[in-house]
Amino acid sequence: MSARPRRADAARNRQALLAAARRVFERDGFVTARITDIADEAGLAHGSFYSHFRSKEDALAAVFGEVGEEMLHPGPSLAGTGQAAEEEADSNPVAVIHAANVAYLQAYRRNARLMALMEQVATVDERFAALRLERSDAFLARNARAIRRLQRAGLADPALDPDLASLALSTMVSHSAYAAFAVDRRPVSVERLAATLTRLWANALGLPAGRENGD
Amino acid sequence: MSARPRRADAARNRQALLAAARRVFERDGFVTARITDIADEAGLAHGSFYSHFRSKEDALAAVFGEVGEEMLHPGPSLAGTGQAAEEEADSNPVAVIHAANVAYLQAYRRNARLMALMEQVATVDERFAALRLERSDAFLARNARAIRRLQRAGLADPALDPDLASLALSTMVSHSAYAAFAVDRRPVSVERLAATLTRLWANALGLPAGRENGD
Amino acid sequence: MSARPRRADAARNRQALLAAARRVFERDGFVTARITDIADEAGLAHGSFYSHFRSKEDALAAVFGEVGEEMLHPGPSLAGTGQAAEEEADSNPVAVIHAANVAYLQAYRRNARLMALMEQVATVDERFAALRLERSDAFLARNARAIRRLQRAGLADPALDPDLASLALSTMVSHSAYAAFAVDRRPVSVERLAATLTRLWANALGLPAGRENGD
Amino acid sequence: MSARPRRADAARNRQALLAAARRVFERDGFVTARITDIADEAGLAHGSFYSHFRSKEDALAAVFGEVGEEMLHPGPSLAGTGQAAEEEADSNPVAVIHAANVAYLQAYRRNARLMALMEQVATVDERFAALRLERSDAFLARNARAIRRLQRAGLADPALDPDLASLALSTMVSHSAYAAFAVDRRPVSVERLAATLTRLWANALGLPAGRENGD
DNA sequence: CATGAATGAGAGTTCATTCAT
DNA sequence: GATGAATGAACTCTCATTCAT
Repeated sequence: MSARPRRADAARNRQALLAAARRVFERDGFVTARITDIADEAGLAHGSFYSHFRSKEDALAAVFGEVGEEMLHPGPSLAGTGQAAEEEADSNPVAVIHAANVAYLQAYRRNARLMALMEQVATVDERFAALRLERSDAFLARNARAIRRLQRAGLADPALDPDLASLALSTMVSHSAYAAFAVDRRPVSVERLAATLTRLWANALGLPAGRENGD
Repeated sequence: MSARPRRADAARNRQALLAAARRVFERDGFVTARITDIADEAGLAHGSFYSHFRSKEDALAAVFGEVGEEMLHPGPSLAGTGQAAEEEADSNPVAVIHAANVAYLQAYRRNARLMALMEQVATVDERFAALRLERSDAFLARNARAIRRLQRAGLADPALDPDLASLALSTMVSHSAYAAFAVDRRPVSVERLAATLTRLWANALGLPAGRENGD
Repeated sequence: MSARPRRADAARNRQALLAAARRVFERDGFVTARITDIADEAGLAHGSFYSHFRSKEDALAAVFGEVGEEMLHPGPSLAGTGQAAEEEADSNPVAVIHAANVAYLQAYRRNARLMALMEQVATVDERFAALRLERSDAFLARNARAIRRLQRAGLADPALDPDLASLALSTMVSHSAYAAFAVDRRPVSVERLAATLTRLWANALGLPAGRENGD
Repeated sequence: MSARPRRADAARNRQALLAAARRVFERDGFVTARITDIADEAGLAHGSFYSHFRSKEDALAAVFGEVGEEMLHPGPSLAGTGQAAEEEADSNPVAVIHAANVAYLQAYRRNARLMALMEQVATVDERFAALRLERSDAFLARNARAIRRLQRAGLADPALDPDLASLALSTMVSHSAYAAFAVDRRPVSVERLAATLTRLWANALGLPAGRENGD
């Protein structure tokens, strides 16, 4: 009943909807966001939304999926995977931590509102709550292993409970990022925040370089 | 039609609604919660809700108001107010931190779901976003002052940015509490968590007792 | 937001909705009928429909419920319940059949479109299919018992299968009524139709009076 | 993009759609059936449906058209057409009735769900209501003529109204078939049902052979 | 002819809020 | 103050139909 292109580029429209969905979700939050607004923003009829997504939840999952692994961590990864990464982490832990913090904060800044959205939506939808929990558990376990190894190597304060320390420190980074970037209004430089977090982390674990060599 | 209470129970009904509102908000989240459910839970007709509250937001504000100051912190208060408190904090900072952590975690556990609710609702409603920001700013500033004083006293790592350290460490405690108590499924003891957090905090600031004397 | 009576008479409104629902269902059929039309017809906002009925199905069930037992038979009841009724049926079966037919046709005429609706809706909704089947099974069994008794008394053609005869004859009456009254356009008098049906039934069963004494 | 059939298979596709339409209509009913499902079932894109049918109604009409005359009767034909048929009917009416019943029931069993569909759709769409009425009127008139002739020949009960008897008896057969084959759950043998119906019919009309010679 | 993305009217349903009793 | 029926805006989702490719 109108004269817009029909076939045009279906993939382009899907992309447009995805981008629009992200914008609207970030702006309005999940519950408040309306399908109509997403379609409008993409320049499509609202019925067309359903040509590409089964539901609002589905669209949000697609948005999260696009951002990918990078963003669903509860904090920076203290240790990569593989033998080489572990050796690197042992020989120069502070540098590894710092690199991880910088990478994490940069990614967070790009996706800050999306991260907040995940928090919000996990409260409301079981599916996302489960997703978040699953990823964050795996992640915290990895950091806990790294801390345990540093303790065994005599590099980290042996009095710390590795699991709780992992939780606390990972959380420190991620929620500082949240406070700084998602609640905005506080324009903090990534560098200064990373430097502080790295030093706090190193100090907290009692890593040798922590005192002499900040960042 | 029947003998029903008139004036006397108005206050009682308000209390019942308030308690019901808290229960329902905690259970269902703000957006999902329905006025009807709150009224039902209070044993009143849903029209009566509006005799006591102007709107759903209003009821939530009242719930938050009831919990009061204790719960709107972004973390434990490193320093109380007043001269005596400051001296105490300087002479035995780790003990002060530990006491603050324990108090905070206990309070958090009582109000965990409410705290999460604040996060959620701040995303959706400007009014609560502002409230939270205001309180948390004041709070972080206080902790930043405490850190600065410890640095001047030669007790804390001078390389740390006091404001960012305040943010990061306060956040570490509060969000650990959130992960532990609100996301539940992780039944952590307050004592062990407090011990870990205190040690991390002491280490992170480089407080002298941190290394030798855990908690 | 308007100035209509609020409390007025809730029961009256429920009645109004029920009557409107019946009218709209009869006019438009179940699937085509719109909640809005029902509410409009009742002079209420469409939201008010849900103050009284949970769903469209629920409203239809209420309509059927109001009509009650009388109308959900697949045909006239050859035998009432109780000893006296059975004796009466044996001593003067044709008179009993005739009375049943007249009663049934009169009731059918009042509810003809509703009966057709039941047919229609049973195709679409399991719940109503089950309801109809249940009632009709019980009913056919009763008539089959009556036929069997007449056969044992030497009054009815012993060559007939009582169950199939019950099905066929009951069906004959009910569907004749349907054709005559629901498909309308054929203004048949209840009396003449009843006379014909009774005679056919009596003849079909081979009841003695069948040949001599029509109605 | 790929090598696809062009012209040759147009007719094949139409057939596929027709068969699919019948299957889907029988399974889901007219109102519930979706164009998409029909196309899917035919292995075509749903847009292609409109290359062959103007609308859903149109497709249903085509389905009915395919089944043809055989199935749109309201009951078995007591008398064929032509002089020879009429004589046969007069000399051995019970045999004719029985043959008609058997033929009808067999055809009905093949098309049971379609017959039910006609009932359903006649409620919803004027066009089909008219079609059904037209065919059924012609048919009932034919049976009424046959009954009248039997009466004049002194073979059938003269007290019966031929038109109403035609309606009632035709209806008895067709609706018994409906109850037995379309509402299913009652696996009745065609033979036993036909025998019962023939005997009832013969008895009802008072045909001489009716009492002595069942089937 | 086949395709299937785009369209958009329209349905059922929910729920915060009002207000007559 | 308490009640709860009435309201109606708003939302998500469906699906017959169109039409560019």
